[in-house]
Amino acid sequence: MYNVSKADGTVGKAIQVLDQVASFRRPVRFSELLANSPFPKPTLYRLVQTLSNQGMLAFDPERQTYSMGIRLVRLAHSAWRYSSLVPVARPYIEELAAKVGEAVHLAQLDNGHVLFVDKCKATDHFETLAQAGKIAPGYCTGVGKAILAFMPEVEQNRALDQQSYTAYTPFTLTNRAALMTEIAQIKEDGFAYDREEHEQGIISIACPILNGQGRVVGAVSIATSTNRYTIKNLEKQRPNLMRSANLIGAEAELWQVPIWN
Amino acid sequence: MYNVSKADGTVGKAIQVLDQVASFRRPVRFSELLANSPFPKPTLYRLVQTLSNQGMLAFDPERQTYSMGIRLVRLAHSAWRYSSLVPVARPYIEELAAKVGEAVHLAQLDNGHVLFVDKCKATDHFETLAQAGKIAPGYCTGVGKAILAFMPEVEQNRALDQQSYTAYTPFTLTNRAALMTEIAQIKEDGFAYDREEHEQGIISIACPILNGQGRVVGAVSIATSTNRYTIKNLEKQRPNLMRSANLIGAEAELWQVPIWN
DNA sequence: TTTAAGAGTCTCAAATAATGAAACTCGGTT
DNA sequence: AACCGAGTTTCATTATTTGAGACTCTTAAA
Repeated sequence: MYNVSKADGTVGKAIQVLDQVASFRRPVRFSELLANSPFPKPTLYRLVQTLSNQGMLAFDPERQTYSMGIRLVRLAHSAWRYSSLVPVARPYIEELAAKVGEAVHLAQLDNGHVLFVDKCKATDHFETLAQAGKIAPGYCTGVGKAILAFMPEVEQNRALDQQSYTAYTPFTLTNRAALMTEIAQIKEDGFAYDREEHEQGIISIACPILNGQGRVVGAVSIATSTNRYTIKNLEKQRPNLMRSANLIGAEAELWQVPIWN
Repeated sequence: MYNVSKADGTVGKAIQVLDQVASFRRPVRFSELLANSPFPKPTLYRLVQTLSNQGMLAFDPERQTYSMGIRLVRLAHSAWRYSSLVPVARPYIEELAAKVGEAVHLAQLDNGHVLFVDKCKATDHFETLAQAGKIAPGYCTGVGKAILAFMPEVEQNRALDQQSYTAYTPFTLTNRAALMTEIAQIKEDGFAYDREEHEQGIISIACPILNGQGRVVGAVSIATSTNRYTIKNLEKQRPNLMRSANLIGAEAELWQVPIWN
């Protein structure tokens, strides 16, 4: 898990600017960035220029706006292709998706947030790509809670502090204490459930992926809608889900997948 | 198009290191990086540390290796989702893929390289995700040549200089002069063909995507194999392909898609 | 037409951070 | 026990970053 508070020199500041531009989710003007920036005008200006030169940002001279740059896509492809769980897990989650006929998610944790790195849905194939790289909160998703529950204590504490505990639905756990009780339960049980905590009508069952040393490296889940399943029915998928998680964990070991918390 | 030769300060150097790590396509040791690095040992060491702190690289303390970091995936998701042609082009390339029953690619140019930003294949859905972010050379792919042909002259010149002109197959155009002749033809015709120039047995027809000002913002192609199609047969798809490219170009205009060359 | 305001860009001396030769640590050899 | 090589740290030197402020240019108002 990386340290966002301490901005390591110029490089840290530059990355902070990238994050800021990303947060807008649209092309953004220099003055908009400046308005919410801790940096003085010329400093921000130079950062933004450097990043544009480097292709990490894209500047549209016509509209005078900055967007995220194409070079990031190229770099991230490398990360996704060679350093995530995806290459190892892909065959197993495809198999699982085909077997249960519901959406299967693969996630890893990034700085307290669940990062979806892959998704297979038996139907509706094309949604897939739009999901990789998406983030969701850790405290109210199945995969998030599964990972949190099995993290080493120190890191778990840090991650629990970073959650926002926003009530997305009436079922969301909205404070650290409630989440900790749930996490104790998950650790005992080996499975985590999302009982419409992030989105109304969406439930899931998730299982952590542990490597040979018992370190959690990610989680897999089966997600579905309350129209088709109840939590009770999802429980029947426990053996399938666990089997896939174990296979992925075993293979991750051999493949030297880096630990990405 | 960004400038890779001039390394803008520390930030430029840091990005250079990211590129270097990416080029290994596997976890890499510090000493391996050092061996091919223009930077002295302590400088490289600090860069790599900063990048790891920031989550742009992932350090595995057990094996003492660095891989690309998860934070890149998150940042790139933003680029891909909000700043590329993908959100605008997606419905059109899906429609086109369904209509012709062959793989449809969407590409943009990044520093002289073709960057595939999306791919739809009527069959074989799951390959999709693995392709986004992938790069290919500009001089020997349909989409690459289509984009190159319609670039403004100054940028075109720079891009033509950056090509490697490696002979991937016996059909590859292996020098600038040959490519320039072909490009003149493409500019006149409005379509580019890949006649097994990048991979034996794979051919494609590509069409540039132009925005309202006639600026090229990307290209779409239909790719297939010589087992199923000949170039002659592919030509019949020209109206379909052109229609999709025009629709994407028109909509890109409205959506303020940043120009990403 | 003139003035004002705002966004973006540039300057330069002061402050700070990056640099890299060299030295150090620490496993794992010979 | 001495050596070696990978990784890490030190510290005086050097080079870059910094940011208040000034400048430019476009657009808006008087």
